[in-house]
Amino acid sequence: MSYNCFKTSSADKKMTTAFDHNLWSNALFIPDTTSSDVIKTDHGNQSNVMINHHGNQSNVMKNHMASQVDEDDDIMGKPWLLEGGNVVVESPEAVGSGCDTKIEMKANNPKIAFQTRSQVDILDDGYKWRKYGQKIVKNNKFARNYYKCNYKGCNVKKQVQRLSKDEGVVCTTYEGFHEHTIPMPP
DNA sequence: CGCCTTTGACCGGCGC
DNA sequence: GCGCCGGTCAAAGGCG
Repeated sequence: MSYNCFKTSSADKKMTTAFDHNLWSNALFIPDTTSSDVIKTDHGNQSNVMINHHGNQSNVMKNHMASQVDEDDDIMGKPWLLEGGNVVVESPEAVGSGCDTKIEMKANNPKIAFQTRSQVDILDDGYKWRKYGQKIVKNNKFARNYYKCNYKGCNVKKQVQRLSKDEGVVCTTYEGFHEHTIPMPP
């Protein structure tokens, strides 16, 4: 995979806030950050800022530096891991650069949304998805795609949409949590 | 043949 | 009540 995560400018934050309110109300938005936006977690590790739908910084997201997982080949290369109901996102760009970015979400908010700068719309997050809809939405020249998790009994959905404001950015919104492990590739 | 995507129809919420 | 809009359904078709 080749896409960039967690890079933006402060000007972009205005855009993402409006974007959140208009299109993904109640969604938690994970903005990209510049190096100056990096904050510290309780563990002293660097962390990306997370903004909720009120525009407030949330503390449910924590990053872990590569040193914690560098030696774990099973983790590296897998974009998504599920551990005890917590969603763990791993930045593929960070993997490539040797800096593993894991984001754990422990809030009970069922939706998270994040942007990635990507050439492709469909980002492989490890799960199998079935497309069930596509919609042209207002003020955006790209269609929004709707997917459901293919795992039996799993109700997790996601929406994928490329921004017309910035055609290089794909926004993915996940709704619900997987209560199963990532199906192993054949 | 089974699985998946495509795509128009349908439905519910919301604003006027 | 009506129309717009976003989300979902489901039939049809494609593909391996």
